Amino acid sequence: MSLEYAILGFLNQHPYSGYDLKKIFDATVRHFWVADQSQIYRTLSRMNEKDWVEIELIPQESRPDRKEYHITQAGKDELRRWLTTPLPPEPNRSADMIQVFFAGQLSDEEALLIFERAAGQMRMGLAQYAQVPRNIEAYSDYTSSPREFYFGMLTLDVGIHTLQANLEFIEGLIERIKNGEIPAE
Amino acid sequence: MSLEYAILGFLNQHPYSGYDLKKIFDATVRHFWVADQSQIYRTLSRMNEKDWVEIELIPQESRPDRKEYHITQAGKDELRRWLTTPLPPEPNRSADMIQVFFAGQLSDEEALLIFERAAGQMRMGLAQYAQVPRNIEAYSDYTSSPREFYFGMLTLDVGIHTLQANLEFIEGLIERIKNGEIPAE
DNA sequence: GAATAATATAGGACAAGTCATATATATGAT
DNA sequence: ATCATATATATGACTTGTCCTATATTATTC
Repeated sequence: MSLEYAILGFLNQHPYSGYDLKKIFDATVRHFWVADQSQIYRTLSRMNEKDWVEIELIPQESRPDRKEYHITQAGKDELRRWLTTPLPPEPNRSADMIQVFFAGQLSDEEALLIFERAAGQMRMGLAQYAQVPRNIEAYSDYTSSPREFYFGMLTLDVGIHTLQANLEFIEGLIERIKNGEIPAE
Repeated sequence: MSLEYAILGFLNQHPYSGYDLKKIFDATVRHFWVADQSQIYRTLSRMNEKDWVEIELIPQESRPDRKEYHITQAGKDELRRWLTTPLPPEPNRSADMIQVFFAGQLSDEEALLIFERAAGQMRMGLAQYAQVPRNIEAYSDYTSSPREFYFGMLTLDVGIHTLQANLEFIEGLIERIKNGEIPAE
């Protein structure tokens, strides 16, 4: 379960509540990991059972008590072990590619629409990437050192780089369809 | 459920059994969609309940009877509708990027190991891509026209293109680490 | 002769993740 | 005055997908 390790990574910088973590995930890593609120809470309590974290209960008036999760030594060891262990190659799953694969069952005009929409979504994606650094910075003052910040930024660079490569590819394809370079049947 | 539409895409070319489909998926689209055998069977029976497919039972001696699934008109309509409908942007999920994001918590040497391993996996991925066309061709004589073959090949091109872009990025990063260009803390 | 692969379908148990909702209060906006 | 938003945690129901196993026979390989 990668989510556990992402959480450990953040808790290794600073103790947080589930509520904090949800905001941090959204602000810093949502370009490669979207974490559901209820799943964060469930995962935290599982991690507590495994003694990777300890709960510090912070009573509050007029609000539910905060549960601050602190990483334990066992948690630190686990994180370190995971970070230095190769991941099994992740099988890709892309519904977009299913549409591409069967786009030959459509007319050139219909296929063009698909790809122009895809290109549009990619351009929107690039625009969204441009907003992430700001968010990371908003948290970076207490979540990470310059070194950690550097690697955080890398994930953005990879994402942008990949998207850009894909976009160029799709743009080339759109040209080829417009020029009638695709087999008619 | 994208799997349903991938199956419809194949059944729109030719009737197949669940067993056939598993082999076809592995040979043609596993670079962007890995389909589990038991899930294919369960999905097929769900599709039958929705009347997107019809079962032709082909009795066999010495082997379990074949259930050949034929696409219905309703199935064809559904497929066409789905192919021409924009997909909601898929949230990415990359455990690899989690490792990158927190690689700053490791030493340069440990981080280097991670990225060199990643580069190795990418080179293996590129080598595997080189094998897919052969498989697609093995099925293409009865599964697809030149036009459909063309779009099938596109999914390969996209995959190779993307992997190559990532690999170059990682190779650049490895150089930067080796040159000590990363903040020490 | 024995083990394995191929043909063919299917179910149980489980893991991971999503969606909606419940609870409780305070503050700021319209 | 009402509505939305922020703070904070948690559960039920569900979907998608994985892993393992069962069943049954034939053909091939060691």
